[in-house]
Amino acid sequence: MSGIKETSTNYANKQALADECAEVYAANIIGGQWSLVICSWLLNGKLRFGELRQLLPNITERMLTLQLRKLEASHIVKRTVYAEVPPRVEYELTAIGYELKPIIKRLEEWGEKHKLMATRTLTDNE
Amino acid sequence: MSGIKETSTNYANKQALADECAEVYAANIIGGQWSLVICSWLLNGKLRFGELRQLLPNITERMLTLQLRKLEASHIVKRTVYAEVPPRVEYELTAIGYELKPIIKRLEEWGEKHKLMATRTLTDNE
DNA sequence: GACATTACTTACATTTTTTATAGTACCATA
DNA sequence: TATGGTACTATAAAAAATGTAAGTAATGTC
Repeated sequence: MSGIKETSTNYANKQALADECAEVYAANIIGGQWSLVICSWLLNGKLRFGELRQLLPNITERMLTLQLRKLEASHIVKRTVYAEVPPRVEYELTAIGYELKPIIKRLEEWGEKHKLMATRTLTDNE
Repeated sequence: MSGIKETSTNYANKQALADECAEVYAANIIGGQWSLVICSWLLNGKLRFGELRQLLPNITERMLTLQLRKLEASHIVKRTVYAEVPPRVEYELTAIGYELKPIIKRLEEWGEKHKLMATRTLTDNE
């Protein structure tokens, strides 16, 4: 869609890895600073652009747009535009997007556990 | 350890997100072009630096070092140096690192499924 | 006609990540 | 003295991701 250089080593490496490893392929799709949070919120149901922006206080409109477009291009998110003025656009997870739920949940559990461990380690050392 | 600017908006955003969302915290730890593949290989057992390099033909030594150091700093990987010449260094997953296994597996399954879907979609459209 | 609202877009700047290339230390062996 | 192997480090540059700031379109209401 824009800005990625198909002649770079980086591009070639990413392609090769994604071809070989489905987990890397998956990680590329949901990788990006805000993708996971966006998906997390959308697990609860449809949201409008402005609602997402409010839920993610520090995101810029540009970033939100970019991430949503990427998720849309990956068929994780479905975008519905209502022909109204002012415009209304709703975002919701697709079926395959919704199937990220257990992964996100497990990541969350693992993160919590790791965080606890890290805290404990720090405390031990001081 | 180096190269990250603690005054940037990006840094602040990452921190804030990781604080709130354990899944983002987790994603930050295993995010990075090669981290997941490295972990995948290490799920099968210890590997030496040179062995990893051979398994990841396109990685540069610098990148391999960086990713391993990052994983080590996050307590995902344990590094053991043997006082020999030429040097021998072994890498293996820690307990918490090993607990990534089900996540990686699920990511892999989801990736496979998504890949199939993407293929089918493309074929349908042509 | 000016203004408000929503979901963007555009141009540009900065930061972060990844790649490229050339070293280094160590010592055993030739 | 030179060579080889291993696991790195240093420095620079390219590429990718993210952030900043301003503007746009459409139209109903004041």
